[in-house]
Amino acid sequence: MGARKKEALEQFNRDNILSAAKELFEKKGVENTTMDDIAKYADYSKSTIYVYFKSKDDIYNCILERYMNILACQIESDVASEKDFEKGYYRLCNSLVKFEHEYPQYYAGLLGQEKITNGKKKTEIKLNTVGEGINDAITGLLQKGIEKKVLRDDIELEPTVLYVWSAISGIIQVAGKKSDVFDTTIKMGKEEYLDYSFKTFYESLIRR
Amino acid sequence: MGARKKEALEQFNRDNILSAAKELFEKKGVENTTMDDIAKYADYSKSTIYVYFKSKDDIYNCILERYMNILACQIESDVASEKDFEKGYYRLCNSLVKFEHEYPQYYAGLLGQEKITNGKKKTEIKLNTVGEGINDAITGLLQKGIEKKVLRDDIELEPTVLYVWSAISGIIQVAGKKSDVFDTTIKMGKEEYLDYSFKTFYESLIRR
DNA sequence: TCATATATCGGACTTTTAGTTCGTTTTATG
DNA sequence: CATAAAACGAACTAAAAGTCCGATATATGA
Repeated sequence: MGARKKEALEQFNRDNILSAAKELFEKKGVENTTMDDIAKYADYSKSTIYVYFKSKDDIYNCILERYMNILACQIESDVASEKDFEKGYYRLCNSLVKFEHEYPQYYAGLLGQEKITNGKKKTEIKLNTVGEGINDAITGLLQKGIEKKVLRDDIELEPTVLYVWSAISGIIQVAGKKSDVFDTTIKMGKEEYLDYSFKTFYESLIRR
Repeated sequence: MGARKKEALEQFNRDNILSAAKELFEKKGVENTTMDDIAKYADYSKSTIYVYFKSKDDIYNCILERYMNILACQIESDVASEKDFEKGYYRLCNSLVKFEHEYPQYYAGLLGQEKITNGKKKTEIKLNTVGEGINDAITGLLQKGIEKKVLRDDIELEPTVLYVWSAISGIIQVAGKKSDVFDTTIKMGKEEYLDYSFKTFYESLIRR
């Protein structure tokens, strides 16, 4: 087989396996999906699965990486295209909210929250590259705010990138887990709460 | 055996097992600690372990609950005893930082971040009670800020409790995981970064 | 002291699942 | 058609959670 076709076929197989695994993970949960399940659903023998991936963790990480890419692209395009700092900020927030809403299972992975080793076999998570895309987008956003003198004078670029990222992520994460408090303890819905939080948090950044 | 003594003995055994498990979890990681390990180290037979705890998850959750209690007490006493809002705020932050530093493995559990089910056996996490202690402490803190007119007028108590908790937790969480960026990308150490973040975040709350 | 109940022991057993091995079969292609 | 690579499949190993049950130790009350 020609090297070109061979490679394309390999990629096709990898993708096939990944999307089968993705479906199962989403339907039954990662822990409750066995390698045999994946093999059967993807329609390969288990041996073949192990030709393409070296462990279940490997499969999971590949899926995670893919989602991270989706998010990074989303954020990069959404945020970079916006000239206005305030609008860019809310776009960033909304991209993250949307992502958490669509792929709640993968959201934890974002915060570097994932166990790197799952027991026996370590699998390097090389999400750094993707994380850098997001990092760049936030950096760009903040730079606009600095140029336009929207940000406070004592805001320093580098630490603030991490600060914004981690605070917003934390807010969304907890809101996702505490669905019970909305409309009861907190007399507003989740959406409204998130808007309120982002608006309040915005105040920590801007000149007044 | 008298009911009183019997109960005390049972409690003693439970505690023994828990503290053995805790040591092992901290030394080798939860995933790499087997029930046989725990039994051997705690010096009970495996059958007896299963008399006192119904699963490994159960053991883990009991330990988690204990740590949550420690944190809740710490926060309650630290924060409640402080009259000044600003000082109380920084005490809250520092309690959390200290906790993350001492028990990084259990920090994730705080954010309601923990998988409730670990596969087959579900184990109810009843951390709500503990979480409420923390909740009350933050509520009390914010109320001081409202009374003293330190907080902005448009701050609403209930959503802000969750907002403060989740943002601070997120900041600490990410800082704990991204130790590589400090002193390099971000030209400050972790401590300094955290101070900077808490100070910046404080600005989102107060009247100016 | 003896009888009895209860706690604990210990080790074999079951089950589940990740990951491996290897001989066989299929398939592409020269 | 011959051959090499890819995929199969089924049996296997290993590790760990959790179960069972008969044996043993221990406390207590008559």
